[in-house]
Amino acid sequence: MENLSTLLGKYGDEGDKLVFRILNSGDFLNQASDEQKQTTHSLLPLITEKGLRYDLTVPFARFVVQHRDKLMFPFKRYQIQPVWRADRPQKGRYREFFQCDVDVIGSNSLLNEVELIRIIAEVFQRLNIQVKIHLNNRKILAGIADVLDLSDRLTDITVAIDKLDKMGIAKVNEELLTKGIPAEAVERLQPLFVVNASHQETINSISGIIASSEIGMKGVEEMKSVLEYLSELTSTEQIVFDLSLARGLNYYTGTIFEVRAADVQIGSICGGGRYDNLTGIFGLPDVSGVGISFGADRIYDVMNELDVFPEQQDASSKVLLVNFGGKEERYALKLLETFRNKAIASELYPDNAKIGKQFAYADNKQIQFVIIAGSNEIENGSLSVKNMKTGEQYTAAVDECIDKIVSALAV
RNA sequence: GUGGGCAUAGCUCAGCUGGUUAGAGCAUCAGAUUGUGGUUCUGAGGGUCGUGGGUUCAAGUCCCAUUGUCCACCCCA
Repeated sequence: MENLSTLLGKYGDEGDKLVFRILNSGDFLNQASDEQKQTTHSLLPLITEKGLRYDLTVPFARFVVQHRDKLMFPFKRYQIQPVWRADRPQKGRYREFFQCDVDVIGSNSLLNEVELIRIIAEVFQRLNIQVKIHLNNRKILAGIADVLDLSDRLTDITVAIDKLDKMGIAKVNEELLTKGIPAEAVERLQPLFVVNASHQETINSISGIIASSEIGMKGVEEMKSVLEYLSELTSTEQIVFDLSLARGLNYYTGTIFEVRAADVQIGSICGGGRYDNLTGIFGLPDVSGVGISFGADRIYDVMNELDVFPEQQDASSKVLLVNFGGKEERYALKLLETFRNKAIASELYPDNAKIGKQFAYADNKQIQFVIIAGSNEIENGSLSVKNMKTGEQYTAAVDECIDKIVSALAV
């Protein structure tokens, strides 16, 4: 939970609407005048002053500012926690979901960007998910707006460009014109609309367009460096220099990232970027940070759809002791201790249920061994062991059975 | 925030232009098999048809409202 003052104004207009607000306690309506009660807009600030965290980055920036005396910069941290969006839920979109954040704050170096991209690549490689890592730079976008003198229309432009691969150049141009972008400006943007351009081609065409914008060219330089570093480290196949990538969050100022699964349509599964002024808002200026956030729930959805989860071992117990009740039950309880002391995850069926039911339970939970210690076994100090995978069953002395199970499980 | 769909057994769903006692599969339980699972067979339990109102001789079915849920747009993880 955060104060609304920390949350609002950082995520853009759209973002502010999606912040969950918490009603004040007490008789809050008492404070409001009749006039203020007339509209939601005027009443809202009076009755809510706290909200649920919308992401992990902004609260992190607040934390860094508050604890600046105790932190060593550059400061790195990861954080896995739920966040909330007051959105209409639908496929791949949740009101509450877990983000896994990685941030480095207090360093301007583009090496941090490179490291984060390496992390992204490795994470998804290990999870067996094919992804495209889209990169862009806010300074380039600022440069475009600069050059075209259309700062306020930047969103329309990027949204339109983003549809390039879906709709084709003609439709994109049409949309730009409908949105009121001057024909002359649209004309100047044409070099960007080359499908499947290489990184170098993209750099060349964007450089041509925004050569006169100082900030724009700075962005291009940054992108060049990042791409160069990356080419030293890894194949750049999954890296997309995507000029249409904009990201709605207001606080990004440099590199921006967005990761999409290649084979599943679910929106982005990881995103992030560089923020130069976020701590400044909370009173610590000139500290730049960069971070990314994995969307755990969406990644789970993707893995489910791709069916790349490891074979479910349902790794609960390895051994089930059948419960016969009475003194056999107490004998089994002691056996349970013995098994557990041998570090074999074991359980005793809690009720004296029918044997068939207890076997079915073991079968269902994929417990590999079922141990029968009934009156016969107790009498000769033996156990009957059934391997549920192979179906074979043997009766032997207690210690021998334990040894056999231990070695069977060790394989 | 805008637009649309759906709501029937524990789960997934069928139920025709309104018409008698609302069905199936899976799951559960019992039996075939009283110390042995996965397969099979037999049987049983389980529903205020989301909620409230309306139309009608008659509503799971039509109308209105409401709640929940899902989907698309927007935006994003």
